Amino acid sequence: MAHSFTEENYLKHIYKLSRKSDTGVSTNALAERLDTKASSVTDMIKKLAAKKLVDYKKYQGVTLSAKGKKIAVDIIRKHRLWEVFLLEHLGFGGNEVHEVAEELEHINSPELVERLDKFLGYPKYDPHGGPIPDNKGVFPAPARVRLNELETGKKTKVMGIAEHSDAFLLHLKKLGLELGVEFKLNERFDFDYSVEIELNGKTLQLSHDVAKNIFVAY
Amino acid sequence: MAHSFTEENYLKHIYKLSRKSDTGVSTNALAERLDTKASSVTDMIKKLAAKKLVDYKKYQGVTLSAKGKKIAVDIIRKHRLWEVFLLEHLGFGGNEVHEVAEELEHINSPELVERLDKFLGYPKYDPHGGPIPDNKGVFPAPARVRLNELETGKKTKVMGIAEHSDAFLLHLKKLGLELGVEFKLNERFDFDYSVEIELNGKTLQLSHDVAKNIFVAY
DNA sequence: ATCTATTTTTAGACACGTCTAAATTTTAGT
DNA sequence: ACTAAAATTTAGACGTGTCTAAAAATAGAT
Repeated sequence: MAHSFTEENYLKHIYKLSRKSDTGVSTNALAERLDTKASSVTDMIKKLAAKKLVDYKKYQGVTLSAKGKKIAVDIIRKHRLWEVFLLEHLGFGGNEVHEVAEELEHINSPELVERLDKFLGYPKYDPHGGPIPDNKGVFPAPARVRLNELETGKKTKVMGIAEHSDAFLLHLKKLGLELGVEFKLNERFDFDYSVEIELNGKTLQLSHDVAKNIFVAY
Repeated sequence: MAHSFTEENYLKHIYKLSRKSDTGVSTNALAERLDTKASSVTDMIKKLAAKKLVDYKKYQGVTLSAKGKKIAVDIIRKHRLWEVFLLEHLGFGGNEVHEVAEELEHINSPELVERLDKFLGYPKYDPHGGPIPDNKGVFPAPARVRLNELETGKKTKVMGIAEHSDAFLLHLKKLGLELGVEFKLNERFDFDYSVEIELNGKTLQLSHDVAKNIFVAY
């Protein structure tokens, strides 16, 4: 029931990579993500396969087994819960959080996770907009959408962001579009897909690039 | 600057054992604490000595170097801060906390520790009464004493406990002597060193055994 | 269909932390 | 001081996770 940090990291990254590609995850892709060598990845995958955490056929890439997926999803749950804690309760800034959560996600105590979840108020999304699976591994139904896809005329709220560069974060801060802020979507302009919103009485124009990287409630 | 969990555990336990013995820590004592074999301890100590974290001469036991002590004290700081968090904010019960803190103490992020310390209100003692060193490694001056050593007639407050068995914890709970509770020390009886206290209008008798395991403010 | 470039796997090695079994040193008893 | 018992260290080995260098398999271009 206890897995090493390394194993958990492999499973997590296999999970994330397989989300984007729908085919088996390639040795090289995994090696790059894990900042290691392809040969090391092959070795490790064989060990994970022996433990039935992944399905693996030589040269065919790797996929998570049901068991492996459960572990990966649990790591993601823990990562995102810790991010909520770090950002909302310890006052960390947007980007410093990641590497700390990267360590905390491997703390092995179901009791701790449940209590933390409760302490945080059972959040459904982390501050970056990432959905937080429950303790059964079920992801929340997305009650959110990218701002460029929202129906015009609606009042809404910033639920998360899809782009985490410092520049973008700073831009949002300047606009006053921080996490949890409420506003109204007035209009979408078809010629450039930019949008107009109303926030605290002020009217703002947002480019398509900005709008599509903001998650909002619907 | 980054040390393995194992190294940190060795340093922590060498620190704790050397507190009690004032001589070098013996290989066997360390092996028992770390639930490992004496030969493994010898191997590890040689590695720690090579890194200048401990002073070691064959058959002479081991002592922490200044460098090693700094690390050990920092681990203790982190352990106790996390215990405060787990008990006061996550609602953990007295004894479940230890093994979780045992993991959390190895999370490596000075930023996290500082923010956690602030979040907790810069506590000086953990809920068991253990003093929490500051970020320079300095322990707080003990503004507390065992109840059997307190001057009679004084009003005081439960600051911590020195004995962590379930039985003792339960007993204290029944008496209403939980952490932070205020009361007055009426008298100490010389023939058996028991004490009488006044708590919420009620008068209670505590045996010497109980009194000496309660830390109180003075 | 073949040849080349890329990807992946194997072989052999190494650092970390551990173990068992045997050898050595220290300690205590007489 | 001598010797038996206890503590400690050495020697050799193993599992985990990594590496380099070389071999094998796949994919792509012609």
